[in-house]
Amino acid sequence: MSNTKEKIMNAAEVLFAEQGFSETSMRLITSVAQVNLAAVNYHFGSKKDLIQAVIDRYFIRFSGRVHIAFTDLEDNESVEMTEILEALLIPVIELDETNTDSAANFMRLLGRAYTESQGHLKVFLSEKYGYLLSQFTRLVHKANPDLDNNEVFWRLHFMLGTMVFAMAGHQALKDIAEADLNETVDTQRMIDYLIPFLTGSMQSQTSMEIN
Amino acid sequence: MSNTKEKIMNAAEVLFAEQGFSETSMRLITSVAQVNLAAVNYHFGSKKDLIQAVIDRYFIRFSGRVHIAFTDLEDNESVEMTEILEALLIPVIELDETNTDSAANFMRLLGRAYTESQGHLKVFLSEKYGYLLSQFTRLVHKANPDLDNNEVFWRLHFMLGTMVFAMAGHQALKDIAEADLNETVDTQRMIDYLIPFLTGSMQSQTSMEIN
DNA sequence: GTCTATAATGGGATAGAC
DNA sequence: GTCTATCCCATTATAGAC
Repeated sequence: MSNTKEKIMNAAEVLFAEQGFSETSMRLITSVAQVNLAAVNYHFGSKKDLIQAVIDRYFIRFSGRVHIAFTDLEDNESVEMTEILEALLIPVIELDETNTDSAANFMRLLGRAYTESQGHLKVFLSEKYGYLLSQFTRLVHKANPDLDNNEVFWRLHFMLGTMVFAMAGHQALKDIAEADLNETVDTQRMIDYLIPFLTGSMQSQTSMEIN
Repeated sequence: MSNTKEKIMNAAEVLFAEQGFSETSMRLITSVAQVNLAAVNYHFGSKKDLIQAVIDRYFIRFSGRVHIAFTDLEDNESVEMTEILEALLIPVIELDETNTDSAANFMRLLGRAYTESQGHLKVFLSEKYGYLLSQFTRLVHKANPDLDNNEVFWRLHFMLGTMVFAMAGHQALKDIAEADLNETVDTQRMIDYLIPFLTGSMQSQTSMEIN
C-alpha cells in the first residue's frame, strides 16, 4: 500500500549494505528516500525494527526455495557438496533477476549482521530461520560421512564465514580485482570462483591425518 | 613513559574487538581504563588516531617475524601452502605467549578493520603493510604454479576472508562449539582445524576444470 | 600531564498541527 | 499518513584551571 514504506526500505538496504547499520542514520535514509524523517518511526516503530524488516524481506524472498531444495537433497540417498552449495547459492544469485545487485546487497547485509554487534538481529534471525542452518548442517554431514562431528562443525562455519565475508567485502574485493587484474567483476563471476574453493576445502585431509 | 597511554590502549583494544570501533565510545574506554576522558585527545589527538595506534601496535609486534619467514620462503626453490600459512599464523598465535587472548583480539580487530567502513584505517594499513600482502600473493602463486592469476587472486582473498572472519567471530563460534559439541575451544585448536581447510581449498579443481 | 566544565554536533524519537 | 518543531540524549573535542 503505502509506497513510503517501500521507499524507506529500498534506500535503507543499500545504505546499510554500504556503510553498516550504526553508521547509517535515519536522517540519511529518509533524505535519500525523499520522505520525512518521522516516517521511519511511524511505519516501523524504531530503527531496530527497520533493520529487521530490511533483512527479513530478503529472507522471505529466497528462504522458501532454499528450504525446498534442501529437503529434496535430504531425501536423496547421497549428496555432493556442490549440490548443497548450489541449492543455497543459486536462489541467492537469482535475486538479481528481479533487482540488479540485490544478491550482492543481501550478502553484504548478512555480513554486517554477523559482524556488527546487533544482538537483536541475531536473535531474530536464529529464531526465524535457524531451521535452515540445521538443514544445511545435516546435509554437509551427509555429504562428508567420513568426517567426525567436530570437523564438520568447524568446516561448516569456516565455509559460512568465507561466503559471508566474501560478499560483505564484495565492494573492496571488486575494487582490488579491477585494479590488479583489469577484470570486471560481477556476483556470478565471484561465485564461480567461490564454489570450487569451498568444495575443495571440505575435501581436504583432516587435521588428524596431518598430525 | 606515560602509563596512561598504555592503559588507554589496553582497554581500547579489547573493547574495539568486542564491539567494533564506532560502537565503542571514548567515554567507555576511559572509564574502563580508569583515566580521564580528556586523556585520549591529549595523548592520541583523536579517536581515529587511537584506532590506528591500537592496530599498529599489533602489526609492529609480529610483522617483522612474518616478513623474515616470508623472505626465507621466497628464497626456497619450492614452497608448500602449509609452510606459507604457518609462516603467517604462527607469529600470530605466539602473541598469546606475552598476553593471553591477544591473538584472538588481533584477528577480531582485523576483521573489524576489514568490514567497518573506516576508510582512514584501510589507507593507513595498506600504505604501511601492503608489502606483506604482496609477499603473500607471490608466495601463494609460487606454491600453486598451475593456477592462473585470477584464480590465485580470488582464492587468496577468500582465504584471508576465512581467516579473518573465523577469528573475528571467534567468540560466537566458541560459544556455539561449546553448546553443540561440548568441546572447549582455544585459538590453537581452532587454527588446527583451519589450516587443512585452507590448504584443501587451494588445491581444489579450478572453476574452469569444472565448467 | 591531569582534571572540570562546556562547547558543538548529530543522533533517535515524539507531540501535535494539518 | 505526513509534516514541523522540538526534546532528550550521547557523542567527540577543546578551553582553561590546576
